[in-house]
Amino acid sequence: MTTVEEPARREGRIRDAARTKAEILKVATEEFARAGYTGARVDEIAARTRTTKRMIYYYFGGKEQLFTAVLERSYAVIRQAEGDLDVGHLDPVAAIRRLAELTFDHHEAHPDFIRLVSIENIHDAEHIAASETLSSLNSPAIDVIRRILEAGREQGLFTAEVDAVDLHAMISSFCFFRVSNRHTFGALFGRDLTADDRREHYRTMLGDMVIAYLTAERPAA
Amino acid sequence: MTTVEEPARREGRIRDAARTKAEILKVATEEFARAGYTGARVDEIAARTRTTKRMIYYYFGGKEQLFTAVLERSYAVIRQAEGDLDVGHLDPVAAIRRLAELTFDHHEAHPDFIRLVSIENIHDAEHIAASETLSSLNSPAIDVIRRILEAGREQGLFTAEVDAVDLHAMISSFCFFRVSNRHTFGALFGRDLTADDRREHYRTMLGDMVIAYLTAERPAA
DNA sequence: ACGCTAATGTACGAACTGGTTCGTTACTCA
DNA sequence: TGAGTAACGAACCAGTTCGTACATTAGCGT
Repeated sequence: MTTVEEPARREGRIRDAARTKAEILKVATEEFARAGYTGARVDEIAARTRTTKRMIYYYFGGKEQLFTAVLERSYAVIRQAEGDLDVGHLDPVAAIRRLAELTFDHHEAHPDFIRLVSIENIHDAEHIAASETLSSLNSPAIDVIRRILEAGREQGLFTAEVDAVDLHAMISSFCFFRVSNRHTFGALFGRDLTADDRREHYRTMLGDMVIAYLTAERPAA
Repeated sequence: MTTVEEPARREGRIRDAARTKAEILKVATEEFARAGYTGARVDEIAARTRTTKRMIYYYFGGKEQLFTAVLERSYAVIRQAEGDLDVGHLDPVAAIRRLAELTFDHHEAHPDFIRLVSIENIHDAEHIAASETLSSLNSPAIDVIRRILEAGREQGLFTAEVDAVDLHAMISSFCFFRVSNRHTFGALFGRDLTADDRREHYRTMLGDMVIAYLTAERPAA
């Protein structure tokens, strides 16, 4: 049966550490996101790779370290996107809106990342805490927000007393929840927060919300 | 050894279905919240109860149904709180703020509930979908919000074009994220979103955000 | 008093799961 | 060119885990 195809198996390089490692990471990301940390099966990850379980332990050491590696790679992607963002030429209001939209779009485009973060929170972020890569360097988004906030206050546009980290939390909460809780929210309230024809609505809603908060008229303290 | 204590074991009723059932539910809630659905161990739940694993299967049928029962009970609690809320005597702005604070406080007070919902989302809300209790009747909060929104618009206070379900999503997202993602957020940005001395700050921030959004001046459409 | 059933406890097992052991092969570089 | 090493595969193992078969008893109704 399969003996006939054996020669065909030799397509591409048979030995390619980088490729094998990358493929394990990709499949592991899907499997962890699908079933949770405990629910994910090392055997299942191996089976969906063109290599074996042995290689997972060879390259990563174990399930725990594999999950950490998956997290590190996922966070690297969003940091890359945030780092690429250039809002220097925009006025503060437009800049905040642009940043909010970038966050919105990234959450929209990476539901697996959202699930991984949810899973990591269930486990009290112990993998992130143990990872030097993740716990040390912080998000570029914070610096961007900080600069925009300063400019907005100098120009008298922003009145809210809020710092960059808290504003980031506000923006993230909306984007994250919309994706992370879409299943329970949909089941309970009959509304799909991630429906295609509502995406623009929520994107606008987020921007309106943040700008309204930052620019609201406030009684003198 | 233990033979001496055997008579003492007879304190309280030995046969009490309601009590046994309730105790299983309570311990199961903790265990599922702690370790996730797959990570939770039926043996562990049984061990922390004053009964045995046999009873879990006797009363609930299995791990899956037990988890569903845990979810149903948890949602019943928040619906109770929402149903008890009376904002009829408040003006729309104060009423929204009051509702937001109730949501905020409930999330703050029930971190286990948040974890269970996160876990249920990892599993695509399949338990909620299968539960008639949960998928049928909807939250009282939506009705409350709807009435407040109507009043606020009639009085010309609210300008935002938003319906009750989306506003509920906005409020929930902030409250939920603050608790659900506190571990990853804390590890990555060095800020504890649930620190005691910041609670009032975030409570106010939520109210300000929602009111600012609802009352913002908007260019004529 | 007593029988009947709901309620409970014990022990066990089949299937699974993370991790390892042992052996093989492709590639490289002296 | 051939020896050394990185990369790889198959089979295996020990510890778990959900679920159940079987035995037992408390307590209610009559």
